[in-house]
Amino acid sequence: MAESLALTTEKKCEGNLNQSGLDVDECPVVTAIDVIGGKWKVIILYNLRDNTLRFGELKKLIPHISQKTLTTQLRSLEADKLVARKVYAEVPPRVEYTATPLAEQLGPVLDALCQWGQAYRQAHQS
Amino acid sequence: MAESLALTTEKKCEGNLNQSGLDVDECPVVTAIDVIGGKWKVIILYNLRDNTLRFGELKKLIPHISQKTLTTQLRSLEADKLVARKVYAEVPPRVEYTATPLAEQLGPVLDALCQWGQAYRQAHQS
DNA sequence: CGGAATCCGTTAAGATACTG
DNA sequence: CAGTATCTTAACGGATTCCG
Repeated sequence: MAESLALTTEKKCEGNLNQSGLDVDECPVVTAIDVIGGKWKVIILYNLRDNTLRFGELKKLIPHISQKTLTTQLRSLEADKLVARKVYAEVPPRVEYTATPLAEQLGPVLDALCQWGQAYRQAHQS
Repeated sequence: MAESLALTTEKKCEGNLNQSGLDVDECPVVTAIDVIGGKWKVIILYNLRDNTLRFGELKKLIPHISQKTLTTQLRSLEADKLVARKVYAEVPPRVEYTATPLAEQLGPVLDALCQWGQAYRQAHQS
C-alpha cells in the first residue's frame, strides 16, 4: 500500500487511509498542519494573499497579535519558504513580506476556510 | 455595513477586505481559525471524518498526541459542537466520538489541506 | 522611526503516573 | 478504557531596550 506517497496519485487523502494502518505522519494533512498550524500563520498568509506588506502594515491588519509573535511566525514562515522577506537598508527601516508561489497555492485552503467560517457562524446563529 | 454577514453573499472573503478597512475579526477565516486552529484539532477531525471512534482508537491513530491534550482538544471541539461525545455506562468504559454535520462541512478544507500538503512536500523535494 | 531582540509572566502542550 | 493529577517544557503576550 501507499506507493511513493508523493505525486503519483492524490487519492491517498480522500478516504480513510488512517484506518488502513498507515501512520498519520504519512498523511499530507499532518504535513500541512505542521507548517501552517501555528495560531497566526494562516491569518498572516491570508493577509499576504496577493499583497506585499510591511511589518507594520501586517501588525495593523492583525491587531491582536503581538510584535514578538508576529516576528516569530514570519520567521518560521520564511524558513518554510512561504514568505519572502526583503529588507531595505534605509532609515527609517523597511521590511517587506511577500507570499511565495507555494503560499499562493494555499488559495483553495483559504477559500474553504472562509466558507466554513461562515457556515460555523450561521450554525451558531450569531 | 455588512448585511447580516452570514448567508446572503459569500464574496466577502474572496478579495482584499482587510485592505478595505475592515477589522480582521470580521473575516470568517479568523472565526474558522479560532475554532479549528488548535494544533491537533484538524487532525482529530480528519480522523473522525466519516468515522465514529473511541478515545483509544483516536489515540492510536494520532500517536504523537498526549492523552491530556487529546482530551482537552476533544472537549473543546465538543463545546464548539464539532464532535459529539457518547458515553456508554459499561465496564470497561467506552466513549465514542463522532463528527457533527457542522464538522463534516469541513470536507473541502481537509481536501484542500491535503492537496496543499502534497504540494508542499513536493516543493521541498522530500 | 520601524523592526526586532531580550527579559519576564502566563497559558497551552508534552510526559508520566495514577484512578474510577 | 478513558480519563485525571502532577510536573515539566514550549508557545504566546507585554514591556522594555537596541540598532540601523
